[in-house]
Amino acid sequence: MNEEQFIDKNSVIPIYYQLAKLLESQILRGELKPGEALPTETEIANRFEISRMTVRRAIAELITAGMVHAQQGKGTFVSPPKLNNVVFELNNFNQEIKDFGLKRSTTLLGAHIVRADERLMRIFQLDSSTTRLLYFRTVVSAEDERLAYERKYTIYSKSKPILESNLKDPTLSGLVTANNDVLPVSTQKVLQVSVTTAEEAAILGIGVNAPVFVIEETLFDLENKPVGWSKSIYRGDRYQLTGYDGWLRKDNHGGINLG
Amino acid sequence: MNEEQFIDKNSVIPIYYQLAKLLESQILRGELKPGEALPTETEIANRFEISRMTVRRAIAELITAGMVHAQQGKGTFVSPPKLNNVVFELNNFNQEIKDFGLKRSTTLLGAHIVRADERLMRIFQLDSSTTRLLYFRTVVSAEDERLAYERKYTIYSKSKPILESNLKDPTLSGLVTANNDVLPVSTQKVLQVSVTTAEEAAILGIGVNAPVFVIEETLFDLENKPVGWSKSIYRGDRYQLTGYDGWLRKDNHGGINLG
DNA sequence: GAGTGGTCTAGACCACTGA
DNA sequence: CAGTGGTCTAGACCACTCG
Repeated sequence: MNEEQFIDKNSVIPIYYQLAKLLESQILRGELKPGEALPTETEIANRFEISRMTVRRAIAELITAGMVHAQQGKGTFVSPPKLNNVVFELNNFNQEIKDFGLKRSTTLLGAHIVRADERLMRIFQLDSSTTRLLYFRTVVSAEDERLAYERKYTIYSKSKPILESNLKDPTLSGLVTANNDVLPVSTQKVLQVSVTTAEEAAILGIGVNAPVFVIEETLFDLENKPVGWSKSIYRGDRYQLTGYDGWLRKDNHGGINLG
Repeated sequence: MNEEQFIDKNSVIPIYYQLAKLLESQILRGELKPGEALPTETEIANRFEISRMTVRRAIAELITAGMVHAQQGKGTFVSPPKLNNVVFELNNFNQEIKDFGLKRSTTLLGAHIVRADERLMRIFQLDSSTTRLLYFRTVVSAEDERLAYERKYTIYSKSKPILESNLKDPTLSGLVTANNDVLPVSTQKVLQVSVTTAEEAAILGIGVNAPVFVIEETLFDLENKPVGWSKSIYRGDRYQLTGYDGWLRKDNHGGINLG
C-alpha cells in the first residue's frame, strides 16, 4: 500500500473527511480488495497523528456508504460491492419534468365533493358512508403533451373552504394540507404496470391498451390514519425509472428520466 | 414538554441510542412539531448529565433519519416530513419470491456464445464485432407458474470454461463473476413498462400485449467498463413495487410484493 | 491474555448566527 | 458580543474474538 498519502491538518476540509476520501480512493483503485482488512483504528491514528475518534468518524462514513464493515474484536474489512439492492428514488414524476427543462402544466379536470363508496371506505378506514371526501382529477402535461392522469382524494374537514390555490401545489400532500388541519407524516406508494382503459386513453390522447405506470399513494398522519389517497397513470412511453447500487463514484442515486 | 424522561446510564443499551429514541418519540407524539427547535446540545447534555459528544451522536441518528436538521450558529430543528422522495428498493425480484415462501425455480432456455451485434457493441463499448459474449436465456417460475423471462450477456474471457454452476446463482453478477476475472462493483437498472411480444407471451404462457415490467441492468467494473448486461421481463399481474417515505415507525423500507 | 472495535468523557477551539 | 452547532483531542473502560 502506498505510504505517501497525506492529511492536511490545517485545511478547511475536516480531517475525517480527508481520511474517508483517502481510504475510499484506496478501495476504488483496488489497493484494498473486498475481504481485506483495513489498518486498525489505532494504527491509522498513529500513522497520521490524529485522534482515534477522528479515525472512527472517517470509517463511519465508509460504513454508511456500504464500502466497509466493522466486526468488534476482529477488525474492519472491505465489503464486497452490493449489487442486488438497487434503489429507485421516486422524487416526483412531475418534478423531474421541470428539472428536465420542459414547460410543465397541470390542468384541473374536476374538483368535487363525493361520498365514500366501498373502496374509499376501505382505503380511508371509515365506518360510515356519510363521510365526504374531496376528489380532484388533474392532467399533467409537458410542452403541450399530456403525460399523466391523476385522481386524488382527501378527507374533507368542513372548517376549511375549497381553495383555488390547490393548483399551485397539485401534489397529494399539498391537497391534504390545504384542506385539512392534519399533518401528513408518512406515505406509501405502490407501483404497478397496466394498460390504458378507454377513458384513460381518451384523457391522455393515446391508444387503448397502451402500457402505463400505475402509482397508488396513501398519506398517513401521526396516528397512522389515512388522510389522502391517489391513483395516477403515467405514460409508459414517456417515463422510466433509473436506479443504481454498488461502489459509486458520484452520489448518483436514482431518479426519473424522460424516455 | 415532559421533563420526566430518563436515561439509564448503566443499561446495556447505549446512551446515545436511548436519547435518540427519546427525542424521536417526542417528535412522533407531536410534542415537538416541525419547525420547532430541539433543546441545545449543551442543555441536553446538562439535563441528562452526559457528554455533549454523546448528545451529538444521538442527534446524528435523527439527522440520518431525516427527522431533524442542524444549522450552525442557530440550533437543531424538527424537519417537516419528506413525502416526495419515495424509495423503491429492488433487492431482486426473484429473491422476494423465496421470501414469500414460494418454491422458486430457474430454467435455462439456452446458453450460447454470440458475436456482438451493433446494439451489444454500443452497450459494452466495444469497437470490434469479433468480440464474443456469453448469452443466457432463463425463465423464473414460482409454484409452476412462469413469472419472468431474463436475457443476460457477459463478456467472455477465454481462460474460463462455461460453468454448469451458473444456474446455482442465476443473477447477472453471478454469471459475470463465474465467467470472468473482473469484479463488478456497480450496477445500473432502468425500469420501464411495456407489453409482451408474441415470443415473450409464448415463453411466459400469457397473452400477447400483456403489461410487463422491463428491467435493463448493466454491471460495471472498477474502471467503469460494462461487464454484463441483461434485459428482463416481469409479469405485470404478478409483480408490484412498494415504497415508503416520511416519519416511519418501522425500518420499513420498500420491497417487492407478489400481487 | 493481547488486540480489536464500541462507547463515553471533559474539555478545547472553531465557524457561524443574530442581536 | 453571547450562543449555537462542527471538529478534534487524549484519554478511559467496555465487549468481543482468537489463540
